[in-house]
Amino acid sequence: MPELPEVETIRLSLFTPLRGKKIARVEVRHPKILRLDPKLPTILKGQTISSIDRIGKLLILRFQKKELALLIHLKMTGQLIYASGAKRAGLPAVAHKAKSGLPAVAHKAKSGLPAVALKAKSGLPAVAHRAKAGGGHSLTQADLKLPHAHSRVIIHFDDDTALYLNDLRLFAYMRTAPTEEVTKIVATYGIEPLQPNFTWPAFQKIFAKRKTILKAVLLNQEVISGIGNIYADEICYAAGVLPTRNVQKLKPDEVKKLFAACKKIMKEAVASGGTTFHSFLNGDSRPGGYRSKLRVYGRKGQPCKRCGTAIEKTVTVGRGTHFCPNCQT
DNA sequence: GAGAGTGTTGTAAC
DNA sequence: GGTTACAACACTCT
Repeated sequence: MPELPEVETIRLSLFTPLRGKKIARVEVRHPKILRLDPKLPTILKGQTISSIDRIGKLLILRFQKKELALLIHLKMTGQLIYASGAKRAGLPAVAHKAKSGLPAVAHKAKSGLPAVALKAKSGLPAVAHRAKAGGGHSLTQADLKLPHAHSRVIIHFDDDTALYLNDLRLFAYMRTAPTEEVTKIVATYGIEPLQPNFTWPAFQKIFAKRKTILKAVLLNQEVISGIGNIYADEICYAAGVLPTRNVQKLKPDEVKKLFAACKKIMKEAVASGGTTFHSFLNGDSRPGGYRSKLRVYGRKGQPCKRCGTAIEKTVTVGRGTHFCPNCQT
């Protein structure tokens, strides 16, 4: 699930390779991804990318034609992968990455996630599925053959490289927007933990006027942008506060701990390249390294790393919510 | 084979 | 205006 650290990792990994790239054509393999902008292929053809920005979980590609921007939201299972012709031909692109000392995807699929039966649908690439719950799929070398069954939109560049938008569940979207609209969209996002606008007075103000529970506030993108379900649980754990608490009943020192935890957790996660839980890959096809550092998310029944108490899970605002009943109050 | 679960966001309902 | 509930979706596990 791409949250701020994952989207930022993608942005950083794509920034250099995509800069200056000229779009030759856009291949639409599933029109639903362009539901907000069916004319996108025509608009983008011939455009040259100048930079990549991000607000919260939304990627913003900018072009030499300054009045145009491309918005990409990966929602839950979206991936954005840049690949050269060699990788698209199905050559073992992983091999050279393993040599470089970076976490190879094939290795992760073998050891980190229990991949089970290979499911080979006729005409579709084999995809290994996780043994436990969740809808997402684990990462195998089959996923690296591009395009694959879930490659929905492919932006082809004039140098035989391409940017793949893969999405299992079709929630992701890609659309163009004039820059003045982008400015309005950016303005709807709340303060962001890694940006200068994330100040103590601004944070305090949020908690002074809200009446809902803590987790709902942390997940509200118009209030604080970039935090999703995984990091909301991790932030609450780091601050020692239960995510189910009503924000009006939080003590000043607890709000202060939450403020510090937001910055600390997001900074750590970005430094680790995000979290690969089900399907996240950065723009260079590598998984994130934060999963092993998670303290509560996905650890139901396992001992708390601080006190040994079993981590519990409940449902809050419709989301799975993990916490330590002893360390968090 | 049916139903629950997985989570982001826009929208409708309260 | 603020908050809550749910649909959208694909796929696996129970």
